[in-house]
Amino acid sequence: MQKQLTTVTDTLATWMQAAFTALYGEAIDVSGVGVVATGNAAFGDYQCNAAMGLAKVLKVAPRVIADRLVAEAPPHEAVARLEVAGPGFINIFLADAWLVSRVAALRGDPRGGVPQPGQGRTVVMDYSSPNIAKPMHIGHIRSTIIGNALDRMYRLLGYRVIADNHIGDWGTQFGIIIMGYRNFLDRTALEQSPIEELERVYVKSYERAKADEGWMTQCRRELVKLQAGDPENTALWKQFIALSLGEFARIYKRLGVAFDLVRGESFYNDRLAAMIALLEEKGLATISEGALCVFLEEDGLPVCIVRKSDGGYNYATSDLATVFSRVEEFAPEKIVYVTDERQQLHFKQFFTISRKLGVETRLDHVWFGLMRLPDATFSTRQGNVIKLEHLLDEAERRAFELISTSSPDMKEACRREVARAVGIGAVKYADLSQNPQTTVTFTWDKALALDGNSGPYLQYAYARIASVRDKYSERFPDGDLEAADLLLTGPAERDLMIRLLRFPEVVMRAADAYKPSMVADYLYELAQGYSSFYQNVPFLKAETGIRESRVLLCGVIAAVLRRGLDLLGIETPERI
RNA sequence: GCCCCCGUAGCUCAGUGGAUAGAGCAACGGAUUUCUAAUCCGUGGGUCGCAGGUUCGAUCCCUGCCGGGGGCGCCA
Repeated sequence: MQKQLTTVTDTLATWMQAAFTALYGEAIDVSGVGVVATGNAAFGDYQCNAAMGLAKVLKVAPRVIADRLVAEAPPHEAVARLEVAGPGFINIFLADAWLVSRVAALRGDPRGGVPQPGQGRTVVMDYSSPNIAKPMHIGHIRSTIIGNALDRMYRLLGYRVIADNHIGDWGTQFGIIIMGYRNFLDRTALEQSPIEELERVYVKSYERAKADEGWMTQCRRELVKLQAGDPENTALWKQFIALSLGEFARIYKRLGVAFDLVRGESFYNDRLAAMIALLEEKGLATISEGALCVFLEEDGLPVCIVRKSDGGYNYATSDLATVFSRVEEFAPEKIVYVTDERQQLHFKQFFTISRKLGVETRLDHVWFGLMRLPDATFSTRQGNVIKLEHLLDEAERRAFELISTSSPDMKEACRREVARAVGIGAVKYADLSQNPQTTVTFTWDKALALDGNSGPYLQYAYARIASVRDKYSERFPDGDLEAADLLLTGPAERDLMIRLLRFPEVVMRAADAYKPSMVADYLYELAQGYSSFYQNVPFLKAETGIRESRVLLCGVIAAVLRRGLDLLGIETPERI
């Protein structure tokens, strides 16, 4: 069992390391010896490039090292043969029988062979984190979708994940909103679309505050009252939160996103004073221009304000308090924050201060590029926001249109359900298939692509596999897949088997690099391999034995596709 | 001024130390009496921003420059 939970690269790398050690002993450091998948089948399935690197240490030509290794390496059940090519590449050709046995072991494994190195380890993931009284627009989707994919990946790897939605429920904007609410509110609009109305009164109040000093002063006064626990303002604030959370919940449900914790920044309010005391006690904080500051020059960072000259606390203070709270409560191995690129400096500062305060927990900032529109920077002020719900509606509408033309016989309720999964899948995949760190230029056609390298392409591939399975039982009711053997009868199958065995290491590497796009890439290649296989190789019309084998292989591919798409939060309808 | 990202095919993007740099879209040509054509097969398309450097080997690492985006004391 344990053997099946080792990745192919681990298996081969361990073997190569042993072979190098047997030849050269202590003269070399073998820890860097690894193998990678080849880019070209002519060069084998995996390759080891260590001979070139060792040539310098050993003062021997790389070709000679490689030749010697190939001649003297002990046999391994996974390896059919080795070849030396070019300057000293060692090309590894996997043994068919071993491949087949490894893939056969995946039959019925809903985990796709992924091991659980995270057992007994805890990770806190802080993502999505929208602000109260503001609608979620397409700019919010990245943190939510990327964070949720990472969340799912770590869970599959066996980690205990605490997904925490760190809501922006505390800050200077509340004074402005309270004034807007008291003066400009339209009750009917609030009932129909609460967040839109709250945003409207916020914008109106904000504009007034910019032009009217007296108004601004009143806003600040309302904020101070709220912070002092004034019952009226507190009741309003609680109402804003309830309304916002209700709306967020609707969107999270559509997106299939669930949190373990939904704690606003306000949850940590009673720890802020203690945070400041600790900073002062450690001699890290100094007063400058009335504000309490932490100077980080020796760390090459600009100053960080932890308490404003008016006595209010900043984001950094709140985040510090949050770290202490999380460490106490969950004792995580690491805390991961998923936010946009603009917050890089903030996280560098607050991570540095955390370390100075003795926090040993690993803190990682996963940042992603901003979402922008083709013609303009994304901006609430310019009013060119696209509401997240609008995007999801449009995605489902387009998917429904497509399904209705391609599958007119399907019942409408079915088409709606499939359109929902496909539309949301398209939106998620469009984001997740891209390197998180690149700036996204939003276009409807790209975000909602239903063909080519898209979520629906993968879902379509899955649905066709499901169909093969059903057609098989229909046409061959006496067939016994359970008892059938998996065979390797052609290059397309071999290619698919090798790809299938790569899934566990792709998941591990993607989780480690915080890049769901690596999983997306992998799944797309797997689906492409399958689509080509499907189109060019007969399954149900193949002779008995081969037929069962191919249907079995389809089953394994389906399981990995399903598992992988689930990691991206994308559903897999059985019919499309 | 300083710091962080990005620059790859007409467009949108993968690839981040290995062999001949890949997809999708767009263009063009094929495939459906057949397991779902949202598919498949093929063709054309590149000084990997520019210039140096490190290396057996650089799109990938280092330095400089050009172009774009973001950030830099009381927002979060």
